Amino acid sequence: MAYRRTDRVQARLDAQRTALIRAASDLLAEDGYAGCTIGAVAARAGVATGSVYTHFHNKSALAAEVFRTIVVREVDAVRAAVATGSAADRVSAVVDTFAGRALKSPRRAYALLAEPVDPAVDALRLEYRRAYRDVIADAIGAGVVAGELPPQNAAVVAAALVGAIGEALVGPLAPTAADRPTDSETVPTLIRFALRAIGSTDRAHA
Amino acid sequence: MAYRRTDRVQARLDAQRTALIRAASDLLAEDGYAGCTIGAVAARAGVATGSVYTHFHNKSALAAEVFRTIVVREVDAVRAAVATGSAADRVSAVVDTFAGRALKSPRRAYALLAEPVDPAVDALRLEYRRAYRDVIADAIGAGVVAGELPPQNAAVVAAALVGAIGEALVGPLAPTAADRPTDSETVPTLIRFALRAIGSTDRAHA
DNA sequence: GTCTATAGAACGATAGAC
DNA sequence: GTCTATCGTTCTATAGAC
Repeated sequence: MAYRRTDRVQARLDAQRTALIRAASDLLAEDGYAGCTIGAVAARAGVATGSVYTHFHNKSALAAEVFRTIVVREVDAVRAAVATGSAADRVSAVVDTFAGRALKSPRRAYALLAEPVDPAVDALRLEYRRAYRDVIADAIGAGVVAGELPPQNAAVVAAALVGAIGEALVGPLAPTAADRPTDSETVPTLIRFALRAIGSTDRAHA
Repeated sequence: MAYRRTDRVQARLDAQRTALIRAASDLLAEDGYAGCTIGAVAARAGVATGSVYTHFHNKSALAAEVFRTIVVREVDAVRAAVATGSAADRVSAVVDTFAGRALKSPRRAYALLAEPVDPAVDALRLEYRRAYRDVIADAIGAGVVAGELPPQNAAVVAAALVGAIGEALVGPLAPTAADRPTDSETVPTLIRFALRAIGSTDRAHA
């Protein structure tokens, strides 16, 4: 037995991997995927550039892993926010949570949502948009059953809302100032949009 | 003067370029960008693979040019459909035209809308979604001015509608049957969604 | 004769099969 | 994990335009 990976070594490798993802996540908040070069990520994590390839096959795999790590948290946050209340409450909470979190780290949100990057990231975007859709579809379906909302195809409407929220935020999040309308009314507008779209008559949110 | 590119030669080159884009567009309808290999495009256009590089720097440039060529037509079709009528008419026409055309060539529409491909194509997606947004924002703005719609931020709402339509169609267009709900109610659902979302009270479309 | 465009093979990289 | 098929890209020889 020439070399056995001890717990101690394994722990250091795990820590290194975590540090790399953390470093990439930080860079994402500063310059988006454009700033996430392998060299920059390695430097910030305090490891050699070549060591990155111990943990990730290539840049694409790193980009995908960072995306997944962050977006899983985001989906969970939205899932938690949507857990209770009337259908109107729950759908407003989705918009508010998603948009609020995005606007707190606009460059990162833009990177996750829209920045042209890599087909692997595109594929994950499709995957996680389905996850958001399912969360919203639940809320709408429950609202229909409870009689708070008119009958409707919850899956289609939920998908439409996911697209609506995402696309409406692309402008305000855009890294180039020219595309950014600096619109403080975006979130309220989106909430009104969403509630109307699902046929909510709940006046508490108007 | 040893060799000067004559009109005759230029015409043949132009025809070849057109044939390549046409071939790629056809392949897009069959297998999406996955089927658009340089070799396949060249073969269908009846030219050698190497000759593709006379017209396009690389595969990415070809993919982008094909995208642009098709989507310009699509935007024009939507622009024409949205030209007249009440705000409700115009917004329903957008949904109907966009979705109707997409569903006639689902594989191609999926390729243009969502297939993970290449950052260059992603960038064009962003660009043309803005074009759609502006077309819709016009209709909404006019509706507000005419008093047919409640006051609202037309740009944000239009962007949301673009995202909603696109995302709601990703499912029905998906090339993998498992993701496809075969939902004949998608378009009517989307029209209702859009009209409610903009606050239309026009009952002609309900 | 000189220059260009084309065909087709060659090369290096990558991904999928086994 | 290795092997193979395939893809994007480049290179070279030929055919054709001037």
